[in-house]
Amino acid sequence: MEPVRGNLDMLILAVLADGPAHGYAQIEALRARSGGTFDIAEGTLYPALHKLEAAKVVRSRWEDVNGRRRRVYSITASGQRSLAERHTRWSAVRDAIDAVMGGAAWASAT
Amino acid sequence: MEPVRGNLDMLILAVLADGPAHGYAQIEALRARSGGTFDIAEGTLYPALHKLEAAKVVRSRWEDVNGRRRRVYSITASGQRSLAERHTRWSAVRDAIDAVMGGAAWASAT
DNA sequence: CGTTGACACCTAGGTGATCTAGGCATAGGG
DNA sequence: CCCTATGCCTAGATCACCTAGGTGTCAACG
Repeated sequence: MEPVRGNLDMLILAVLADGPAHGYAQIEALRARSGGTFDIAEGTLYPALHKLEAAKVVRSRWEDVNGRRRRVYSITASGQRSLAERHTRWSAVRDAIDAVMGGAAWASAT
Repeated sequence: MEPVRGNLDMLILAVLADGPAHGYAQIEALRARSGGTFDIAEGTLYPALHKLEAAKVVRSRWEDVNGRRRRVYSITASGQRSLAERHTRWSAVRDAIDAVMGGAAWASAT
């Protein structure tokens, strides 16, 4: 329900760091892990996955389950490194935002 | 140096919640409060301020200081409410992202 | 007096990320 | 047979932000 604000790639990589998954499963994993906060549209996820694959941070293979085909993605070694970097940057941004917000007088109005 | 990822409006409102300020001062305040993480370009800030003023969450008046004109912005009552809402939403997104990231096995690699 | 740097405001146009709104295909239940 | 869930996909719009310029004042320097 909430937009991911530029963190989608990192979130996908984080899910895949726990094991390979296909698109639908990733959407469900993100919904579950975020406590329902993130509900990624398919039209958002798939282009992101294609971009990540082009960047070689994820890899995909086709699977056949009961005649239904699935594209299963897994994270690469460089994807692991990319994830660590993105997490570091996210932490910095998060802390900086909290620092700006924390300094505000308005909070006392609560 | 880091992009604000959809939180610029909230950050501006947080700065103004501590008192009126003109554009340049807001940029400096954001740089200082974020420990140098955020260095907003003028071309980013001014359009944002105009949008916030159109939405009536901030108000502006012109000031003259030694022949130099400044546009000083202050937060409105509805801006205060908007800030509180944005902060609530930010907290939810931040916590959801941290929840997704925290569940990942990769973190142990550190 | 000309120029440079700090201050201070502004806009147009581009880019990148995400969302909207569709389409395609299979399997299973009613 | 149709509808729903599963599953993948793309084109185009939208929004936020950045780039790259522009204007003008004042003070200091040569």
